[in-house]
Amino acid sequence: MGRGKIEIKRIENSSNRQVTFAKRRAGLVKKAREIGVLCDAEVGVVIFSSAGKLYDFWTPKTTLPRILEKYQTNSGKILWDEKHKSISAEIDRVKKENDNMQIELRHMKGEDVNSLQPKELIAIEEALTNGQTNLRDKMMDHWKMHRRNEKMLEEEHKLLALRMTCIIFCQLVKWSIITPAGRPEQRHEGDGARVPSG
Amino acid sequence: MGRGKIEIKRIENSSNRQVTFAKRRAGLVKKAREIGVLCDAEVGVVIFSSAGKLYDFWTPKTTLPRILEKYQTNSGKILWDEKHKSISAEIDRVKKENDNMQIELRHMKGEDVNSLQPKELIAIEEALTNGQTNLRDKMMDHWKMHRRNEKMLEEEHKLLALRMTCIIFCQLVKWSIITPAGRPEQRHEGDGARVPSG
DNA sequence: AACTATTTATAACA
DNA sequence: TTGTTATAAATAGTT
Repeated sequence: MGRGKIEIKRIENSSNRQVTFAKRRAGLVKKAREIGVLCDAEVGVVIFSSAGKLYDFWTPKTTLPRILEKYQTNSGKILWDEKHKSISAEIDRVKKENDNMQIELRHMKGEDVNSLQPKELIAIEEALTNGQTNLRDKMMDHWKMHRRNEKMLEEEHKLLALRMTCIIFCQLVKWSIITPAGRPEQRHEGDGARVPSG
Repeated sequence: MGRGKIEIKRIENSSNRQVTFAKRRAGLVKKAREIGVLCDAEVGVVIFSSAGKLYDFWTPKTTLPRILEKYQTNSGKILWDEKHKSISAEIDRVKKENDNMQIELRHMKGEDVNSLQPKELIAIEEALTNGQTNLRDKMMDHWKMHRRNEKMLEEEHKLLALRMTCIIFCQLVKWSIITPAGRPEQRHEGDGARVPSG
């Protein structure tokens, strides 16, 4: 379609080639736009000149990511794989870290420990004890700093001591290391010991 | 270019639209191939029919990933953004979860608790106590199941009781609730109390 | 950048 | 559908 017929092969004359490129590029984009409108299609055209310059056209509302998304699901080609892999690896890593911490947390709450070995149980118990010791120290510091009222501090101490005593007492009874006064050592499973009232 | 001029707007007649789509699609691809050959350009055309079917054309040696790579570097548009966003969001979510657990774990180890409010401190302390109680119960169950030797069990109990007694004693001394025998109550900051030897 | 002779694409028709 | 053809549109070579 022009003054003469041309063979479809590389145009050797550089300036001719550039002119033809510009004309045909415009034509191609126009056709792409038209088929998009006429036939209600989504169209994308990407053109790189031999100099490496980019020209593109997308039917309205068509973002490249959207077309690629469709392209992927339609063509089955796995475009994203490369990028995806590294990102997925990071997710997996973080998730694994997550799981481990979750397990550790559950262990520290005394859950899911049935399958653990005695050594592991002891380690956890020690961690808890350390935590408690540290925490109680810090709590003390905290209170010391923020409450100057010595009397109140004294009372808190006593309350804590009382609470602790109760906890210890219960524990010792539970473990049958001591028995509540007047009660013979006769425990059954699930038979929770109680601090004697009064 | 046909028997009559047409307006560029959606062809309402469905079968006409389909025919036009097929013809123009072929034309578009032909033109794309031609500009590719004539002008030594890299060209890609992606077309989705209104029914969602994919048709595409790429100049030889042009893989889609290659064009995308070029597209990305040339246009500066962040192609991966869409995909990226959702994945990044998941990473963020998991990382945040991670951080929270890490904080909780550190708290349960008595670390980084200086900035916490008394209420929070108490909550953590309770969690620790619960964990310890649960854990010790489970440990007891464990041992009961796996060690039939009552004597050994007894010894373990005694060891545990001894250990606990030490812990408690230290704690009580630290908190100045009791004082080691023969030592007046006179503590300074950081002056760790010790269980009297022997 | 315009022009225009010609080729090419395609709308309507068969 | 698929093929044909009159006509519109694109464009090669020219100015």
